[in-house]
Amino acid sequence: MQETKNTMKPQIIVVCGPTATGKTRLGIELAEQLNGEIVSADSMQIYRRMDIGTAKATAEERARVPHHMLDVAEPWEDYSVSRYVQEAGQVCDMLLAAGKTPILVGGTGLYIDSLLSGRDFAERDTGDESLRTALDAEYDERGGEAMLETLRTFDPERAAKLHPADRRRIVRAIEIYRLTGKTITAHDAETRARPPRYRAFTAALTYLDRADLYERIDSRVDAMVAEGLFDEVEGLLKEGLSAECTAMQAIGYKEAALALRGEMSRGDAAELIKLNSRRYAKRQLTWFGRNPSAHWFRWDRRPDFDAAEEEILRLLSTE
RNA sequence: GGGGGAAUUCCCGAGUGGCCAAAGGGGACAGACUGUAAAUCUGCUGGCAAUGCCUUCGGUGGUUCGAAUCCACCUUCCCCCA
Repeated sequence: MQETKNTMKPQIIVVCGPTATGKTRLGIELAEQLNGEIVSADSMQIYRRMDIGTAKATAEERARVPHHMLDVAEPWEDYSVSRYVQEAGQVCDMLLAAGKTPILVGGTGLYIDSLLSGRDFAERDTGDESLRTALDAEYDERGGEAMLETLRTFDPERAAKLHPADRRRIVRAIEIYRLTGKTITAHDAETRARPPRYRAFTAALTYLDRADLYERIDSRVDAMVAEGLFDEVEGLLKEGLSAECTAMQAIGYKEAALALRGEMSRGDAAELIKLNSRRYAKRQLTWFGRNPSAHWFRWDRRPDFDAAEEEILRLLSTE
């Protein structure tokens, strides 16, 4: 009896939610309470030298608790979910083996879900982009409707779900089939059927009033600019980082680059960063809102970390 | 003081007598998401007892079977001449 109960205990604590809701701080405090270490789940904090714009944990914060999955790639590398699952999975296994609690902290929903579920991704030779390039060109030539028609011939189920304008997913679906001979639908079903890799307790953070969240985002962007966001981006551009790099798609970076290239004023760039961050936060809310087992903490005007922490510890003890 | 132009639905902005609740874009809102995910994609946006009705295009009053569209006056803003 006691045995069963123990195995049901969550192995991993997740702290997720939209940007600027206090995930970093709550994660660190929980780690200190639970003999844990932080495993970042953020697709942009992965990159080295992208600190200010990604609101990466500071040196002081990292000194309090060990942080993993930060600064693990160069900004010109094309990181991916697949690589994240592999690397972060190793870290989590290592921590669990050492008797530590992995505290998964971040806003990249796909990364979190993929890691927890143990999702494995269809093969793809990362060194060879020729097929994808060809499919992309074909999409340009024939259009989305025609590409969907092609997809329909071997994976009608997937084709029915995709919109003709959704080039990325159409191209990927065809790519997977050409590469593996298996449809993405079949692959999907297989990986979904597997039990999750980790048992997790998920805390999701946001503000009770969306306006407060947006206000918080705006002032954080102002703070980033004051801390030297433009200098940080200028440094990356000097390294030769191009606009095509995944890292340069990060909010804050792409807009700052526009200003640095003289395509808009810094003031306008800052406003655009705020706008894009707010829209991003909305998408994050949609993503995390889909998780029925998440425990939501909605800050009333301002975060109450102590109360949240207390509540989480209480919930953990009864789970 | 004189002359010219403009006022449109949350914003920008089309629309010049009926096919207009009003193009398009933005924002907001909602959603999707299986190797680019801070990415990418979709839907929706006057109200309602809603295959129809009501209110809306600066204001008031006209012309007309019918006006966001034409006329008059008023208000505000912009430009030019003085």
